[in-house]
Amino acid sequence: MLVADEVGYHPQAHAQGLASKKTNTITVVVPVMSNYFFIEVLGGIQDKLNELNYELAIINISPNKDTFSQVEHVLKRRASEGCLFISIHLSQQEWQTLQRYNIPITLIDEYFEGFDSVSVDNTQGAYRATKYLLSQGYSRVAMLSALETSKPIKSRIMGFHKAHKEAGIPFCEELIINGDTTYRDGFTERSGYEAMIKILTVEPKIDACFCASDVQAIGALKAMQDVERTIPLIGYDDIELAEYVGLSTIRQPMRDMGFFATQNLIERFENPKKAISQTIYTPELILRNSTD
Amino acid sequence: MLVADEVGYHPQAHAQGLASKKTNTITVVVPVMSNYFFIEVLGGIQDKLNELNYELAIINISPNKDTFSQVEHVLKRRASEGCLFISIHLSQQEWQTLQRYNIPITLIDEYFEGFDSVSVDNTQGAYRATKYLLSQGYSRVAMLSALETSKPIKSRIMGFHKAHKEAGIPFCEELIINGDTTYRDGFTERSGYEAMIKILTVEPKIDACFCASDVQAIGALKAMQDVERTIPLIGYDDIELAEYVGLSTIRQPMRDMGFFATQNLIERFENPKKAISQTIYTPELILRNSTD
DNA sequence: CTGAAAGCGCTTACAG
DNA sequence: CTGAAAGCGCTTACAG
Repeated sequence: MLVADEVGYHPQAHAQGLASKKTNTITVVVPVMSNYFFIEVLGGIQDKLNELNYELAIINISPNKDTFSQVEHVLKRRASEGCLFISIHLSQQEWQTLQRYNIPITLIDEYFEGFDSVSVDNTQGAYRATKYLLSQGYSRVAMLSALETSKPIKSRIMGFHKAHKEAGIPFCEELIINGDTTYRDGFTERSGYEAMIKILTVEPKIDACFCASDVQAIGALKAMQDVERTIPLIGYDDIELAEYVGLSTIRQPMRDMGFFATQNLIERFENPKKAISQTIYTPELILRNSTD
Repeated sequence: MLVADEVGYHPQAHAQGLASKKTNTITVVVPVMSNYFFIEVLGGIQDKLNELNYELAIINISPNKDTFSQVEHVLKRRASEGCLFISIHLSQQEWQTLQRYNIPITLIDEYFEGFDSVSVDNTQGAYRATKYLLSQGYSRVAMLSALETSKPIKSRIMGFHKAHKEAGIPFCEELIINGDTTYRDGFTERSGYEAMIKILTVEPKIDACFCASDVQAIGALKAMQDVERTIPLIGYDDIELAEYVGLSTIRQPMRDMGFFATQNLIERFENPKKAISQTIYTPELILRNSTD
């Protein structure tokens, strides 16, 4: 290998792959690419991969076609040693089907007992944010939600409920508000902006807000400025910018998740019989200006 | 192919690749992944690729090893039909060497006459921003720079100079200021924050500022708040968030660039003898709150 | 038009 | 320990 490099000879990837039955490639499967969560997780994956000698393939699942069949296609092609699935949500049954391919897989932001997984407790995150707001004396706390069929959103709504129930504060469905939910499942600045405008004008009785993502929260911040009314606001993710715009938020250790998931996958390559591990991070409440 | 899909048979990628000498894969080569410019460009690439039937491989050039040899390695492996190089800067000579591999390549954010390229006029962008500030009557305009060996930075510094010369305003080197330049070449919120603190404290005679990126500008905005002194500020990129934090900036059509570069590459697959095209976008000045 | 054979560029197990 | 042969799973050019 070293000599080859100097002389100028280089094995062709496909020939090598076919003959050796090793590809030296890890495939990352992801629903949408330009998304902060994905970017940060990917950063962590890269951090780990740079130490090793694997190549990275990224497969972007198209929203127009069936997710399961696209995912299955990736496994069938057998172009990589193993896969990292980021925010891919399938049914119990579908995951079971994928197990048959016998390819090492680590799930990120999803849970299934048959694969290694790394996730964050979404219910807990929303619970903490909501509880904090409620404990500060705000009784009409809105949740600025996103696509409701999204698994993390479902969990976060549960956490939102839980905090209300625990505090003994009555709660009505109208407190959960969506912006435009078509583009990027609603995890956009625009979606947050629009929803906050609604909250502040149509629904003026609200006195604090929990957002399903930091980008939405940043849109919401702008809305508050434009309408000239400010209410306490907590985001979700803790993207790098959050600190600089003074956004209180729920931190997900995205980079660590990517790093750890990759390490986990590599370990499975080396020891296929290793016990399956489920890692669940607990999100942390970060208080900054937006809740002052 | 269609039938195969239904029946459950699937060709293995490597065998197919070896036999057909076609890989159906496009490789994107990039120096650093978690970077807004890259993410947006990648979004555009995906938009185009989703229409077609290509797979995407992403190669991350490690900053610890020699860029050229890593890039060359990609070509030698012949694992893809063609490459998109994002923000990879090589010498004239090195690009020439790569031509010999006879693999279609489109350059993004770089220029070399032997390959198709899509870039933005960095000198022009910096010139416009600086000129605007100068025209508003500010005579001590600082430039918040990043890694000086970076090619775009060099051009932007030139544009900064040009605007001064044209306005007949004397100019001293100390007006160009760096923050922490080690991590991500200085294109970070932290770097912008630190540099702005310097500007506002150590160097109090400055009355406006042009930033080399929006993320730096967002750091700078925070610094101004913390120090309680505000000066007009223009960023660079126009990332999605910029609109929502009211940041004036120079817009680079990042998504379009990715889309167009991909289209260009595909066209070259179909017609290898096509004349080489150099596309240079002109960046646009977007005025928002930060210059009011 | 159909089907069996050759060959893609490697690795690896095996004969010497 | 060395080197030539077989084989990885496909595609394609070619004989029938």
